[in-house]
Amino acid sequence: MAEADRSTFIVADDHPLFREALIHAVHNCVPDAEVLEAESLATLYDVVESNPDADLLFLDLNMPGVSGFSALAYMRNNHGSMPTVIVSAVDDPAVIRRAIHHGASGFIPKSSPVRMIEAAIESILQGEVWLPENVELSGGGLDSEEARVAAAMSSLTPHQFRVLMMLGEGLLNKQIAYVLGVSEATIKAHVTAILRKMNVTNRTQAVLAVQRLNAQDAVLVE
Amino acid sequence: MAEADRSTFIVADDHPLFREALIHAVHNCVPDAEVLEAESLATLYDVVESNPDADLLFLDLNMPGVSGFSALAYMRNNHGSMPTVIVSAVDDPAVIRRAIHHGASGFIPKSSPVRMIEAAIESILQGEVWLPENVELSGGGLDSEEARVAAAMSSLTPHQFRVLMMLGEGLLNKQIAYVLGVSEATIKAHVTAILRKMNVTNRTQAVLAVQRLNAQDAVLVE
DNA sequence: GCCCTGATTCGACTTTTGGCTAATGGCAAC
DNA sequence: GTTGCCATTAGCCAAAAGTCGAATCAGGGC
Repeated sequence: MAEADRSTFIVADDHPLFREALIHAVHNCVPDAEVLEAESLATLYDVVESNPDADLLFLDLNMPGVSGFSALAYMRNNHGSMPTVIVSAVDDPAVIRRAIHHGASGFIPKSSPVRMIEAAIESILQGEVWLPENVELSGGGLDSEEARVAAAMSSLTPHQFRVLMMLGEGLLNKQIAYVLGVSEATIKAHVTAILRKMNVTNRTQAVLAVQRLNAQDAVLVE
Repeated sequence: MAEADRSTFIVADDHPLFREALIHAVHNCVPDAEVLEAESLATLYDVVESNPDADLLFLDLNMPGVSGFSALAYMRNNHGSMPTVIVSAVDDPAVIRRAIHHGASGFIPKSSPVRMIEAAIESILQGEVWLPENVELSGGGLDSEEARVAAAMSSLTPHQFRVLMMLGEGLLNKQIAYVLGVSEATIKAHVTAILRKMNVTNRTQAVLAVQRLNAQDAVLVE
């Protein structure tokens, strides 16, 4: 579907108005750009999978289905070549730093003025990493525990990742099986694989690990 | 154990240095005060239970065993007459507001200068609610969902609360039984009661509800 | 083509969970 | 004392969770 001669952008954000604003900014930078939208994690999967060659993904850090860095870890693993910019209402420097360490190509606070967003797009399209003013990537990398969890999540297959996200909503295997249209036995197999890769012994622990990864405060991370 | 003629204070914080500083401040305000310490949730249970008439509890919002407002909800329920001051490195006004709405008698940022901490202690001992400068309790109360979860947790018995906290560490019923020195059947009975009170259908959902209550960022709360 | 790897799928089996009943003892309020 | 509520436990049962082994399928390398 993705045409080779047109730039393709994907905007993943659950807020329609902000999506629109972002699309507008993109068109100002690249007039003939094709812009696809995703308002949830589920649609993001589809859009990304059917457009694996998109030039840039704008990803809200706080979408229904995943909060935080889980979706970023997913993109990093399954579509590592697609640059991903985090767009977020949060502007805590620690969060920004973690986003970059998790592989984001940039970070755009939702409070940014339009022309700054456009400048960010230009910059990132040239392969640079864009950060808000006054933010520096000082200090070392991620917390070792956080890096471990992120690495584990990156090793998950797409199906396993989707199952893990649904575990994080407190769904039963049976419910997940129904949503994904497969048998419960299949989901159990996925769960077992997830537990092994994440080095935990039950689903509750897996969910907790994801929650810690996604936390955007100093408390659970620390 | 608590003597009627001496003021008793409890300092619950996992950071020894800060505990010491706090104790020092207390002694400056009330020279003959008896000050008890707790460095974890487990010891806090014991200290509070054996000193139910303490005059004031200093509670770190981020202790090993519980992060966030769970411990506050516990105190509110089981020792409602004991004033509890939240002490925290976080100074987000939203967090402060939520702490007060969850029944705290005050909020002391860890960054406060000593004399301000002493002023806070004086003020709270007089029955007033103490807040950092520049913070107002504007607007309404808690998010309805958050209030619902807090109310549910407040309805838990002490044992049920401890079991819930251990569920939040991903432990099996068998493991919880071993730690608490009771049979697994007892834990199952507690878990069933917890699920009913919290209006969820399985332990993972119960854990998620606690996580949302404890979250100190805008993401999970929103 | 053929082989190999890994993802996905699934059924059979074991363990853990959770609901229900029932019985015991302690403790506090009425 | 009686009436609750809580904590404790057992036993039973159904459902859910988790493990194992195996079949199928797709893609890449030879």
